[in-house]
Amino acid sequence: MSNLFALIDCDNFFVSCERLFRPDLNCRGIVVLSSNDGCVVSRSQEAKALGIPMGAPAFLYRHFFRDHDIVVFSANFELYGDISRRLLSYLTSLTPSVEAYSVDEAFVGLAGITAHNWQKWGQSVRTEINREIGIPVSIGIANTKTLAKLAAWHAKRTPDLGGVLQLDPTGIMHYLAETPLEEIWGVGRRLAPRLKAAGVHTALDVQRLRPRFAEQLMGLHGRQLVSELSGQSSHPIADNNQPRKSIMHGRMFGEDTTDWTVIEAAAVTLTAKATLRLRREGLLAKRAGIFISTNRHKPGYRRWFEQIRLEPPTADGGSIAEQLLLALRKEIHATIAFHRLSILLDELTSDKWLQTSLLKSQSPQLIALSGRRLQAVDSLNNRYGPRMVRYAAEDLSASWQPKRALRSPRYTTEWSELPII
DNA sequence: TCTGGGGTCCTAGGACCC
DNA sequence: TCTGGGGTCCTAGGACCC
Repeated sequence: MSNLFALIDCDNFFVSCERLFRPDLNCRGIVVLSSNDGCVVSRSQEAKALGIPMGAPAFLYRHFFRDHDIVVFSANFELYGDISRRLLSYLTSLTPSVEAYSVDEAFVGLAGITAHNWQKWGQSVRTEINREIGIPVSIGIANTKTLAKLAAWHAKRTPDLGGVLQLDPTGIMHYLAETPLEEIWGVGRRLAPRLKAAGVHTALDVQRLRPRFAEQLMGLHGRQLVSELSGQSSHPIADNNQPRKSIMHGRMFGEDTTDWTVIEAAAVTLTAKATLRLRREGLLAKRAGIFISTNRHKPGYRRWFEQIRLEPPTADGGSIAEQLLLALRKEIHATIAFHRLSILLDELTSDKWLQTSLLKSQSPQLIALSGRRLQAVDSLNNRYGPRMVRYAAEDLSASWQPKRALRSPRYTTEWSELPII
C-alpha cells in the first residue's frame, strides 16, 4: 500500500503525435499552430532550442520558420484526441484509479499497484508507453498531486533522470529549492508577483510559509498549496465520470466580418456542435449564452454577452441558437467587424429527469416531438457521417471557418486519410 | 493582413430575508 | 432623529489549469 500519485505527462504532445506518422521528422524543428493558424502551441526540442516561445504569433515568425527550416503544422485535434484516448486506455489497464487531467496529462493513484521500486516502475511504464503508443512521456511520482507535477517538471529537464523522478523525503528539499515559483501547479501570472513581493521565490519558500500567511496571500488555495508541498494530500484523484458543469464552444473567424448572415451561420453551427456534445453526454442545459467580440489586439476592442434561460431545459440546438441570435440582435446596431463568437451552455442537468416549469408550461407533446426529431437527426448522422443532416442556416456562409492550411491527415480517425505504406 | 480554445473553482458584493 | 446583526443565495469577475 502507498499513498503515492504519479503524473504521466507527454513530451511536446502535439509535435510527438505528428512525428508518430512522420518519423522522417524526428530530428527536425517542428511547431504546431493553434486554431486559425494563430500562434505556436507545441514545439519540438529543436524548436525550443532555437528560442521560439510558447504562444508565439505565427505571423511574426513566418520568416524565422522558413530561415531555420522549421516544419509547421496546423493543429489536428482529431488525431491528438485519438492518441490521448489510447494513452488513457493503457493507463486504465494498470489501475482504475486514473484521472485524465488534460489532453496530454493524467494522474494515476498508485495505492492499488504493488512495486518495490517506484523509480523502476516508472521507467517500465515509460518504456511500454513508448513501445505501445509511440509517445515519449515524463513521469513524476510523489505523495501529492502538486509534488507529482513538480517531479515531472524536473524529470523533463534533467537528462540524467531518464524521464522519471520519484520525490522521496531525502531528495525533496533539493528539488523544492530548485523549482521557481512560476512552475508550481496553482501559481500563475497574478500570484507570482504578489508572492515575490513577500520574499517568496521558490517552491521551498512556499512550503515553509505559515498556513495563515499563505491564506492571506492566496486565499484558501494558499493553505492547500502549503500542505500539498509538505506531502499532505488535499487533492484526491478526481472521478472522470462526474458530469460536466458547462460546455463552451467558440471560434475566432477566419476573417473578421460585419455581415449578420455570417454571424448567424457561425452561431448556428457552433450551437449545433455544442448541443450534440450535450446529447451525447445525456445532458440538458438550463441556460445558454452567446459571446461575440471584436479583435482584442486592435483599438476599440468591444465585446457583448447575452444570456437566456431555457425553459424547459433543452439540448435542441436550433431553438437555442434562434433565441440567442434574437437576444444578440437587439444589442448590436452599428456595423462592426466581428472577430470571434462563442456559445456557452451551463446549468447542465441530466436528461433522465426533466423538470418542467409550472408557470411557463410547454406542452409535453411538443417536448417529446423535439426529442424525437433530434434523435432522428443524430442517428442519421451517426450512420452516414457527421453533419449529413444539419440546419440550413449553417450553410449561409462558410467564410467564418478558421484557417488550418497545414493540417496533417487524420491518420487514425478517417478511413479516407489512413496512412499509406 | 496575420495573436487559440475549453474548462473549474473561489471570492466579493449585492439582494433579500428575519 | 436615531438605524443591528446574521444568514442565504446569486452573479460577475478573477484566478488558475492545460
